[in-house]
Amino acid sequence: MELPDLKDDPYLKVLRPLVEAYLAFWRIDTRHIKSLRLTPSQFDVIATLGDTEGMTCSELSAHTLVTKGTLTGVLDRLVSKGLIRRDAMKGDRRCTKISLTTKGDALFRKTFAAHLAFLRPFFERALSPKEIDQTRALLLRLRDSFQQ
Amino acid sequence: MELPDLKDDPYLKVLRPLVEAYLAFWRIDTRHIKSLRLTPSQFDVIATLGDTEGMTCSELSAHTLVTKGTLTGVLDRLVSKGLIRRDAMKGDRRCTKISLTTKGDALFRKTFAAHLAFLRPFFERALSPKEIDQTRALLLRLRDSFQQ
DNA sequence: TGACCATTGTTCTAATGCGGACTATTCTGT
DNA sequence: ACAGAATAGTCCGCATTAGAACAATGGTCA
Repeated sequence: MELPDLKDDPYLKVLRPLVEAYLAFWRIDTRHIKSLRLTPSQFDVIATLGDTEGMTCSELSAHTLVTKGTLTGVLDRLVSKGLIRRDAMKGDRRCTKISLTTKGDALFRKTFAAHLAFLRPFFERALSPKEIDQTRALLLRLRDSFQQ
Repeated sequence: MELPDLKDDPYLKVLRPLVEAYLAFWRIDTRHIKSLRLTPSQFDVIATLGDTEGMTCSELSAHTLVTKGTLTGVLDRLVSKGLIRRDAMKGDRRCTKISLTTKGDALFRKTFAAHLAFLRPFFERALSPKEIDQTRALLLRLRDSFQQ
């Protein structure tokens, strides 16, 4: 992403910090996920599927950051790892029901909470509880503006 | 990226807004860049190279979000579009000097300011000048925590 | 019922993206 | 000077990524 240095502009000077904060987070997040032998997309799918009865590809795509077209390949690799299962959906032969296998569920239970516990200190170190609330509110306003 | 909903946890509840705010920004940013017939990486390189005498691949990689290995391909495509040039570096035969061609510089001048002007209102609409400063400070603290 | 439209999952293409291996070159310490 | 370490750019394998096109299926309305 382009990172013009625009200290002058009172509005754009939050652009760089937004990108840098997200990327710093992303790198830590991804590094930890890779230590689990998963890619970020694969972890995303596992985490989304956890504690559910399964969902269709469309639902999965909507609840994760994985595009419909990309999802096919991600699911292929998760099936070959034995972590998820594709079943026919009764009532609508267009749909496929994606759900965790026993092995996938075990992985979810083992890694999901651990991953969050891993991330927690990074936030805790940076911000006080009051600042967390502030940051959350400000970020949501930014998000809404860009989603207008 | 996984987006666990953790309203309970006082610290992690900023995770989702951070990801969502960045992604909302990213989608708008990317959409506008694509209307210029460039990919985000290509725009990143052009914007970084603008108003400079050129730089080596390593420097480019450090100043952009493009990895060294990826850069080769990105530069190849920019060369074939006639936007950049690869020249031998005198003094160190390992290095290559990457710089904008006349055509590349023209594109930079035409699109860079326009792109920033396009993004500006999204920030301006969301936050007051005082809030911009707050957000910037909070985001930088988060960034530093994750970079530690 | 039947034409028409929407949805579902897959496939395809172009371009990243990362990490590691590799060659060529330069630097460093002795 | 010379072996070894470090650096520069390229190339490769694997996995995305967006978006468009596609066939199969389901829903709608005259």
